[in-house]
Amino acid sequence: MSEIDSRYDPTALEKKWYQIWEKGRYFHADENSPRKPFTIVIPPPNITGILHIGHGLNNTIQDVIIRRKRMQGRLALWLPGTDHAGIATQNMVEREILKEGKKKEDLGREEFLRRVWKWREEKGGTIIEQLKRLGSSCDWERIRFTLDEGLARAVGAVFKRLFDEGLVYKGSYIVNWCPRCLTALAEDEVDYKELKGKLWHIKYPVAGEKDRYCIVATTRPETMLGDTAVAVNPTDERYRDLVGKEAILPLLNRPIKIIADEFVSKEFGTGMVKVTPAHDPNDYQIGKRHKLPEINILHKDARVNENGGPYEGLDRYAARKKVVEDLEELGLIEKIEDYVHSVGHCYRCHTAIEPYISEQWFVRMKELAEPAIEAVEQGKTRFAPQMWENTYFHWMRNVRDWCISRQLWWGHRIPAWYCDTCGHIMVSIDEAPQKCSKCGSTSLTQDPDVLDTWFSSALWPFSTLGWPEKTKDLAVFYPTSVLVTAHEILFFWVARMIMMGLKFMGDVPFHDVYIHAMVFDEHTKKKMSKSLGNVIDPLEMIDKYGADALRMTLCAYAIKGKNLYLSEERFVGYRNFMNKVWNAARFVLTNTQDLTPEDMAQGINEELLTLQDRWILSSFARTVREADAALDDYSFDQLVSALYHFVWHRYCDWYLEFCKSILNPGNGEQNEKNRALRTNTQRILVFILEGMLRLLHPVIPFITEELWQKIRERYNPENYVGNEKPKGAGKKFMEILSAPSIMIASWEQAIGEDFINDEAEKAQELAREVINAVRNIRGEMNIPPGVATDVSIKGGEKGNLDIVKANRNQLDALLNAKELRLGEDAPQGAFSSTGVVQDLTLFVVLPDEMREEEINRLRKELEKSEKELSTLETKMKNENFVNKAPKEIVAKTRDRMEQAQREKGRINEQLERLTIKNEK
RNA sequence: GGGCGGUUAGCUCAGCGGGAGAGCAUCGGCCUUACAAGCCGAGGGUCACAAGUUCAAAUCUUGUACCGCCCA
Repeated sequence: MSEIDSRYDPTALEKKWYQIWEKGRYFHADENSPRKPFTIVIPPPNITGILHIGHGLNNTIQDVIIRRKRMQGRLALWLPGTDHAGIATQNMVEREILKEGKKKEDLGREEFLRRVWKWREEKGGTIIEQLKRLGSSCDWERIRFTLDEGLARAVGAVFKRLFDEGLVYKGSYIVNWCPRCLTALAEDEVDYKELKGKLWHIKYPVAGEKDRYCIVATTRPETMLGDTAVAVNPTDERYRDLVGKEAILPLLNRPIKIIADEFVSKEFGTGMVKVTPAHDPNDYQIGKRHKLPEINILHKDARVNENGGPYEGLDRYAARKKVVEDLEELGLIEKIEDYVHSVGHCYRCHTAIEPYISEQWFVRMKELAEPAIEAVEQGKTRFAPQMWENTYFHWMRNVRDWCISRQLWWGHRIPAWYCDTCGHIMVSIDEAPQKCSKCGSTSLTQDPDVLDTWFSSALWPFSTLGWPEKTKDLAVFYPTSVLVTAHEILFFWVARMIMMGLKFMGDVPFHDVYIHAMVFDEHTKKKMSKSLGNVIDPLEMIDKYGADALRMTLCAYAIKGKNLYLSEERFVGYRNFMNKVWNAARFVLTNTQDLTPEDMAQGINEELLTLQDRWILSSFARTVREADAALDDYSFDQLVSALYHFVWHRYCDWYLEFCKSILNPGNGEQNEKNRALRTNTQRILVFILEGMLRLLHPVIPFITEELWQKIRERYNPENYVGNEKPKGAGKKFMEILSAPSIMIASWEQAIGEDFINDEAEKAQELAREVINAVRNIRGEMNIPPGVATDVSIKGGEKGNLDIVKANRNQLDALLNAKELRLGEDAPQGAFSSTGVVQDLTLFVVLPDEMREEEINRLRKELEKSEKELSTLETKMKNENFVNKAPKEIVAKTRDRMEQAQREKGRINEQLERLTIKNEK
């Protein structure tokens, strides 16, 4: 076997293994396989996107889940793809052609779209390459794109059926309008920013009442040009007499109604608000309730239109300035305050959005939402963590119709044609209609708009599997098993997929939804964003620390809360962990070079097991159980914590350290029994290393594959030349290693649950406490590790001394004692420091001048012990506790109390001895 | 305004009725031939506050304060 470097260097290995995996088609799920399917569809990243840390988290989790299921023998499909991201992509290309001094209109729709596709071919695959660097085991042979031909057919079919059933309609509505992109935006495409602005208090004269005014406050004075009412709260005594009267809108001198509406807050400003139904979403609702006229005062590019009278042609901000000036001149500005308010901006071009009434296409949601609510109520789809169900229900029960049209070119074109003669609307998906089905006119025009990108994403779980065709994929892989996403798109995506899945497939699109946290910056407590410059670039982390370290860090911090705080320092710890794993494997492999496949095939010789062996085997089996439980519960933080703790603090810190004495017995006897013991220990080292690698593999796939292959190189069943049939753990071990890659090796362990051994764990716990107590004394007394000391251990009413005696080898290996006496007092005349473990007293012989320090140390110990004892005694004196608490608890408490009493007694004894001698 | 969460060690978080935990950071000692990306040891907390339920509360209930997110 080749030499192994003492440091783990991930870069070359990651590249090598990913290529081998892809070439071996290990990612591919064969729909003709008889195995039980397990499916995840990827939340398709945006083709304009680059991998950010949120993607890193999201895809790591999916990969962990899918890799484990694959190892468990399921037909595991992780279906990848990308999203065409209407506005984002269109803007990207618009910016590109702007460099050539052109606008998209100069190119024309067809040519522009050609450019977008070209851009997509050239640059739209970046994020896919980045997902591969992360180690994602997606079935790339099935990759889909929300705008590809198959998905377009699905989108068309859905639109047509919803239209035919009256669930898609065209109507006028107030939408978020980007005056630069000239399109409606969905709620989630609007970024709200806190901005410093002004609050202008304007006086509207009351009609027919001299010197009486309605004082209204607004942050957008220019919108007054579209005011059609003034409103007060119906319970507001101050203005009761005004309701029903009219105010005169200044500048335009238009009479407007004074109305009462509950929406108005009595506390805001003067308690009177201006109502602009065409330019404010709340006012729009008020307007509907009171049947107010809607006066649109803006062109699509936010210049004032003909309804703005003298302000026509001015941009909204110029109009604002002019309106304020004119009002001031008329003495109608009561006051101007500084005001911080939240202003919506286009998430792509950052222009302030304008609420705007326009003709749009909508999906009627209520009817679709009802079954989707029911499905979650009945547990057909479950959310983890469950608290998200509340959020889901709350939104779904108050759902509003969904505006699906976008005034863009890049996207699924709405398959609707208008008759130029009679205005009749026809929807056709196969080909353009030739004539109007109502009046027969042949003059038809297709709707220029495209559909919201989310409309196509809502179909993702079935459109990617071939719907509307009845494909084998669809039959095998739908419904999918779990969807992994962040809560920010719970409504925009998850809820809509559930609705569409139920509507078109008659079943939920996924059984589980795992909602993970969103990544925030640990130092600024802010969401990571480029503009704040606080992003952690996952690719940079991969370059610096390796993909495995990145993945494990993300899993470790993948708590189920809403925010996940992360900083670069976090990655270092897991990079170190990789090195630990690497070196543990290096140690085991170099110390087992004489261990043959035939040795391994024999399995474990139970008769030769030491306490440490039984303990590490038990501990491993328990860790497997914990890891499985954590994975089943989507508790990736607990998964990592269990694995980390086992590998580092049990296998490495204790077991490997202990094994050194058996592997290299030094001057010890080289007899047959020692050789057999050594072989058995070597086997256990390898069994656990191998099992541990598979257990770690879903989280850290690269390093585990590299190391596993080194084991396989040596113990591949093909190398087995023995005559005896492999047995026990050895048999399983051989079977496991028959897989060509750890990726598709069995999840099942050679060291199974039958190795769990409470007694061994308890005994090891005692041994560990004894060793810790001695180390503690040596540490506290500053005895350099190189200096060996005499150690004596005595006591043991409960047979604890017997346990210690039986495991003398461990103490020899780990205590660095010059002489270890068991069952004896410290040598007469020598000064020694004392430790107490349960009913055992430990003596560590020390130079006499440390007497003072020892007294102080013991006093501290005594104080601790007394404190503990008093708490326990109080408890036991409480009759209510003794009578009412469960028997086991009372017994346990009594045990602990007695133990504390013994400990206290022993410490006292030693203290007295020392102080008396001191006084002499 | 409505809803949902949170408040535990310096930081990030587990624990969710019976002994206050982890990782990182801090301090002390070690180049002990797997690993200094390491080893050994130590310090650090009225579990936000108040009341209640209970033999027993970080854990359950109610209220208060502060923080966050979503919806209006």
